[in-house]
Amino acid sequence: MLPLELIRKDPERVRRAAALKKESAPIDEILELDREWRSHQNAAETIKAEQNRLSKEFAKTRDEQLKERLREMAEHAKAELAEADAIKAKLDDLLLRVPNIFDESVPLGDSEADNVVLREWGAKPDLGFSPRTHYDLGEALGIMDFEHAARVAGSRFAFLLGEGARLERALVQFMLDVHTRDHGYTEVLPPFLVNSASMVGTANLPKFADVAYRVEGEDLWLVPTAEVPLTNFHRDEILDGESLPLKYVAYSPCFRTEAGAAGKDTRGFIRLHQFSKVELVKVTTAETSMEEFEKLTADAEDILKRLGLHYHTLLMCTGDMGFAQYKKYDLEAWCPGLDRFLEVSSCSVFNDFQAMRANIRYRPARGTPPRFAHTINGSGLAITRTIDAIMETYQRSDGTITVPEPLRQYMGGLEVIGAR
RNA sequence: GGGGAGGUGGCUGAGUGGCCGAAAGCACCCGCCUGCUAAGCGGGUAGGGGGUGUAAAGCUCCCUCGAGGGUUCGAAUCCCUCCUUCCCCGCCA
Repeated sequence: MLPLELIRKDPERVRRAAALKKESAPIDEILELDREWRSHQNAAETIKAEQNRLSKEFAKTRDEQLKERLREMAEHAKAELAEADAIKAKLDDLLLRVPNIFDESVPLGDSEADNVVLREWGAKPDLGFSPRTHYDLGEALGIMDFEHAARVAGSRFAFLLGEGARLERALVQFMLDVHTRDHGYTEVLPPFLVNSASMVGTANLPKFADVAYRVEGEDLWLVPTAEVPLTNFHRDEILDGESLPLKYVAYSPCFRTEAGAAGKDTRGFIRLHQFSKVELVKVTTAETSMEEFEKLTADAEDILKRLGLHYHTLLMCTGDMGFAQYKKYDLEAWCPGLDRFLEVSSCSVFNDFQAMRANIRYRPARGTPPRFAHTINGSGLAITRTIDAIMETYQRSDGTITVPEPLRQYMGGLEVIGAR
């Protein structure tokens, strides 16, 4: 969330940022509640101060009249405080619904049409034949199965079978190995269910409750991304400034209702209620966050390069970047069969927006007051869609698929999927 | 699931109704002392919020001893609920 001070001092800036992000922000209501809250808070504190003072006097005098007066004061203070607390609760809830501001370098725009292509790597492969889609290939090879998944779970689920399942496992291993060995991240296996406080910390709540799955009767949510457990790992902590940046990488399944995406990407292994992802998270300082953000994006891009997948990097515009992000890049991999780019990674820097919600702070040096950390995250990469890009890019005219070289060691030396 | 014991500052740990936001030790910081180091001596070191202040500093008040409620003039301390950690038993991958 944003500091109340910022909203008090520069409400226009916050209003403008929200408008450009196409989000609503109840600024006027917040300012009004802030005034009311401080007024009641002040009243309560004034009474309390007097009460504390007189209470000490009572301890000496044991004056019955004074005792009666103190009883009244206590009641009065309690009433004022209750009022203040009720207002503050409303205020806090509204604050959680105010979107983040954004970086100067973010282009202004309404939709994905206004995103900027920052760079492009590789080229569309010339296969020499008409490319097929991953689902076409996958079903023909018997490594991807949507029919049985629909029976077992419903639409937007899939089974991977045989070499398909093994390809997914290989990708997870490969990505985790590269990020830990070559990029310096610490591997984590997080809980796949998290509580509400964690969901609030990363800004998945309260605004996006409808896209996450909740366990009935419990304060638990299925993780929509490993970002939630990773970032919240340090919730309510004051970190040692020397230890920053902290770098974590985790594999997890991700669960999303895809509410609002009805009819979109219904075909194929693209937009599922459950998909696999390797996620990168950094916790760092205000001074280094933008630089660490660029590095994290490069770490994600490195995976695509090693796999030899043609991709481009988009700088997301204000209207397409999201509620919590301060700046965001999307990595999109080319899928020849689908004849389009697919988003395989989204890398974001949040400034202190998440850290304020999750109360993650650090002490820059001994004896200095704590400051809110900056958080960064990005997919490195979404496994599911990476499989699509690999299948479509490395398909051969007979419908088999060449295994990219770096993955072969994770697949027992297998060179071609579907070879007989 | 049943029974028992705990959750206090960066850490260890004392504190069972006011003198306690909190002893002591450790760690750390500043200073003194000292060929150097160590030891020793003196001082300092929790977080959040409100008010004041152009701001920093400072001053001042309020809150916080796992969380929330209650009793009381007054709660770290008494009562209730919840969370959580550890131990024993049962069950179980």
